[in-house]
Amino acid sequence: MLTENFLKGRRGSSLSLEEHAVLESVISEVRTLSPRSMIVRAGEPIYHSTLLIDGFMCRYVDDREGLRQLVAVQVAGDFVDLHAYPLKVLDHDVATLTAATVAIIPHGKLDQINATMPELTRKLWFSTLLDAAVHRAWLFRLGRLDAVGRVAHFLSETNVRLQLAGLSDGTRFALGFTQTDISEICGITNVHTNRVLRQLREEQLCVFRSSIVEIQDVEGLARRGQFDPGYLYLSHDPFKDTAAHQKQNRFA
Amino acid sequence: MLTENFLKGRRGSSLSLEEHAVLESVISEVRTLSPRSMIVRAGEPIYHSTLLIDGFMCRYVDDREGLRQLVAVQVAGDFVDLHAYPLKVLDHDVATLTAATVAIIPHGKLDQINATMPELTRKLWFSTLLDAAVHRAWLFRLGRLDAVGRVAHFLSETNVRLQLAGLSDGTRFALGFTQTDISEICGITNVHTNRVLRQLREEQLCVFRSSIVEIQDVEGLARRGQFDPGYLYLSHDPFKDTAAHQKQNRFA
DNA sequence: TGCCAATACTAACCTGCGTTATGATGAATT
DNA sequence: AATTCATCATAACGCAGGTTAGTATTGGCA
Repeated sequence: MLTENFLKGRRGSSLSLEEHAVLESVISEVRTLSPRSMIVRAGEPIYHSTLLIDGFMCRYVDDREGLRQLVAVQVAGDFVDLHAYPLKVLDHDVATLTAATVAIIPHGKLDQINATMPELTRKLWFSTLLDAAVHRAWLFRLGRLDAVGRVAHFLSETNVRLQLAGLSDGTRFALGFTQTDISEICGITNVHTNRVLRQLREEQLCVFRSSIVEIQDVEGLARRGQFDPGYLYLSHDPFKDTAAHQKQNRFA
Repeated sequence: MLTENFLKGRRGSSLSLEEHAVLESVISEVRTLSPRSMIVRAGEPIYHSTLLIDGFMCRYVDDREGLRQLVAVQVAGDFVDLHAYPLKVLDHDVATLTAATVAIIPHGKLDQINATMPELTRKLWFSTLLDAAVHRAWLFRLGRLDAVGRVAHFLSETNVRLQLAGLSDGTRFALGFTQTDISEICGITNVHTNRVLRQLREEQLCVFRSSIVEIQDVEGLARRGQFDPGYLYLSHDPFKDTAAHQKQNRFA
């Protein structure tokens, strides 16, 4: 089933069998994409959205000199650009990182769902807000963490998200990224990413080598990156309450 | 009219008179909030959302030591926590920065809109995706810009957003923030924010003093912060095509 | 009018990360 | 087997911004 991973394991919003069937029925086409190919360009109107079945995709903004900031990484089960349905035009580019398989859903079909299935519409809406919640976690990462923390946070997040899609066993997963990709996610240079990865290796937290991530100390890595999976809205918290959150409060 | 600024000036999604009337009709209460007060706490279920009528609010995530990263600033006309309607629980805190006036809309009423008014629902959805687009611009800001650029970008964005609400004349607006607020937005220390503001002053780009922002060189400030308002989905681009965007493309 | 707390401002010092450069490794192509 | 190109790795050096430690303003309130 092509839509099987969509919203899987997300608190209170997984799809009913009927909703899955409806989504399957509005898929107009399944495509295979080659690695490093651009799919959507910022500013161009689009009339369909893309459900990622397999592989990795990303969304990004380039600066004036062409230096890139990734604003999202999408994994199997993600509705990559569903937000293009209400927005009509995107504010960023979308591309594949690895080879990928995607299902195409025309916006006209989403109009039908919107007009006739309020509950499914609310779940689609929910899924775009999940992406926004991830954006916020990334803002925290870039704003408050040092380079080691940023990479630790990203790898911890990706581990959990891949677990949902059955692509990580909880400590080990394939991630076909270059060190430069990690740099563009974490807002650091590729030279420094290399230093950071060495440090994570030396601290026995995590090894990332030849496209395999192996986390030796899941909890230690999460601690180093101040990773708290609350923003992923999981049905089952993988950390339970290990990372007891003490927070000061400046406001009354 | 309480909802008059909601989605005002946003490309293709401003509300019809009838839709405005419906939104007005579902407001259960108007409240006045004191400055620096917390409104929603992360993780607690909420049953209504908040439309900001006047003042400034923010959304933020604190780190382990209580250091804060703002993930959004909301101005008059913003539906501060509409995303809580599909999400049910938030992944971050919400608070006022200044004194504020807000309109409360119960989620039960939004259920009715969702069930019976697909077009208005799509616009509400759109407005939450606008927030996500702003998140992405903030990611770009934190990931790719230096401190001066970050502050320049933030002030340029805020200028445009306040113009939409009629609270900036295009160069001058009231912003009741402390330098520490700016720091927590831009991911820098308050000491450095002070240095940055001095530099912006010395470079004749912008003066921020006693809660008034005066932009002396709107285009220069935008350039310094690589600010391109595309992500705000405006009906009328305030910069037209002054900032001609040359971008390299790494991908085919 | 004077007091107090919050905010603004500045300087001196230090460090994490950027920059530049150069080489090693490995995978694809001939 | 040789060539090429992308990726990984490491070292040397510099600087933007953090840290610490103060002083100066400001504004609210008694």
